[in-house]
Amino acid sequence: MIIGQAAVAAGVSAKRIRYYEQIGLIDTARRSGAGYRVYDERDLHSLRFIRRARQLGFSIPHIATLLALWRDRRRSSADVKEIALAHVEELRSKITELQSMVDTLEDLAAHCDGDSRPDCPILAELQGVE
Amino acid sequence: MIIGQAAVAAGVSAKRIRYYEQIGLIDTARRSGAGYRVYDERDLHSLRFIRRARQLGFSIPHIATLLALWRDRRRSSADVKEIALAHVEELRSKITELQSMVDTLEDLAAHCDGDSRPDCPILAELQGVE
DNA sequence: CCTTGACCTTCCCATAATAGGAAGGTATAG
DNA sequence: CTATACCTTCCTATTATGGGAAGGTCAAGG
Repeated sequence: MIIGQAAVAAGVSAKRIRYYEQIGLIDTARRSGAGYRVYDERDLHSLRFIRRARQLGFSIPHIATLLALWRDRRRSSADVKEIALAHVEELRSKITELQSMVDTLEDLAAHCDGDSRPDCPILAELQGVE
Repeated sequence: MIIGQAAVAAGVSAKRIRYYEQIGLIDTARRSGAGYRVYDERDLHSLRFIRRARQLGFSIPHIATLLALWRDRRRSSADVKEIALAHVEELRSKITELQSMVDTLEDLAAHCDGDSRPDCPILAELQGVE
């Protein structure tokens, strides 16, 4: 199985697969006679694992750790849980930040007439009218 | 007032001010005899405007538009409101995305013992056990 | 007057995780 | 044999900065 097929099967782009190899997230693929990268089912499992972890917002360094734990039969689930919960905290703090932006903007927009006149509390706020 | 003072007064780094000038978000500053960038109160107003807009999560292209509207006495508040509400939608969709990650992870973590044994629903999910 | 330190300047590199594209080799179907 | 659909490597761009080097400037103190 060469990279294009692996990409379709794993649900990631060929570009990404090469990138993951380049940064060391996955092992360097062995090559066919023509120099094409060759993949097997095991590789697909890893790629799918990575794809799902990315969908959950894990950074690549975190995924590297998760992959290592996944492959370690003697891992403790506590280690995995700790990473997951730390990540949840990061996500939550990002959400809080975004939510406060939304709250501020909605409040300002609610007081903005939104008509053809220039008066606008949104611009007033940005301007720093306290 | 030279760049370091303007930076302190406006609450942004000198690096950022140079960057904003470089990309055309602010006008090119006039220079002192020694080639130092010189700023006045008007410039500080713009820089503070930009800082506040960034804090509300607006992208630099959006801020360019907002600055133009701010300076246009004949603007309509509807234009400003439209940009703000479009931005709110972007933020909301980002929040939804992050929240769904949190929900999934919390659910998985809740079923993970977090002890010294290897069994872990979090890894099981990433592995694709349905 | 000279030094020192705190500024300033420009220029280049790095970040995170890709996408896009060029130039050139390969495999396969007709 | 050729077309086309792949593959390869390498370089560029994205977003909004931060860091740092090399070198010029300015004000204060000795």
